[in-house]
Amino acid sequence: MLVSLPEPYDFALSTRRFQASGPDLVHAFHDGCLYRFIAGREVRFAPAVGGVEVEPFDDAIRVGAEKLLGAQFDLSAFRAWAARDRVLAGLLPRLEGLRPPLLPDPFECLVSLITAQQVSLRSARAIRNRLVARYGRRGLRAVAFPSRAALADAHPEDLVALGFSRRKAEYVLELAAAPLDLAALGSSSDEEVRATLVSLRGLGPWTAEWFLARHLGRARAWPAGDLVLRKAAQLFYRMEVRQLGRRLAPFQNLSAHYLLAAFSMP
DNA sequence: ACCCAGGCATTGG
DNA sequence: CCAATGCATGGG
Repeated sequence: MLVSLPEPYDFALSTRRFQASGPDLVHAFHDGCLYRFIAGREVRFAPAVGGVEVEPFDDAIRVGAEKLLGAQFDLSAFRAWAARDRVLAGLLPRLEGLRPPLLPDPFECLVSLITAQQVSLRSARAIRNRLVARYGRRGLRAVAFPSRAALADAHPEDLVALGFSRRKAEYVLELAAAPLDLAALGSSSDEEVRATLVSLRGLGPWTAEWFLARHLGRARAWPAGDLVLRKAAQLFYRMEVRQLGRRLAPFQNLSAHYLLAAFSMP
């Protein structure tokens, strides 16, 4: 089934993130296609004319696939707005067709963010891959990120053995066991989502903001605490990151993705 | 053997 | 209330 995406759309550019810090067991690439689990099934994403061919396909997969492809973003509105910003206008030609991908699974998103706190993305990726290899379900090409239930019987020491700090191991297992409906956060306001997440141990402002940006795709999400975003703000705008965030309203999220993509461009 | 890397909770003043 | 500290791995 074809998921239609307006032109311009560059599949390789948009999915580059998943390969940036080394191989990712959750996102497998083969013959120009991306494979990952959605709603319990391994799905193939093949770039096609007018969008992306998604197989297999059903209603549950449609929701996750559209998330993964960032279909909810209104890129033409963003481009029209960004054309009036000197800096973004200069960066856009190199990033033509970039449609930032979202992570369709909230638990996966949060755990991935916990692994990425403070350490380099390469370290984070290595540790996360070990978690996935140990507790995930293996498919033909990709591995499903472990469900909360799959971690129910794990002990902190088990995760420490995979390279987690003792603290992070506790955060992940506490989150897995928390009496909290992560899917329900989708119908909460940005501020409610922040308050809920930050009330859990191990989830701070940076994590909550990236969750808003990378899972919920909220337009105004702006991870001001992010080390690389701070560097990008300074490099491209000579501005402090929070001040820049106010200037980039109401497109903070897309702006952040584009600035980071430009910052880490070859 | 260092030092830094897309934070956070805890502790001590 | 703010500053200092520990955390564990991968790469330079």
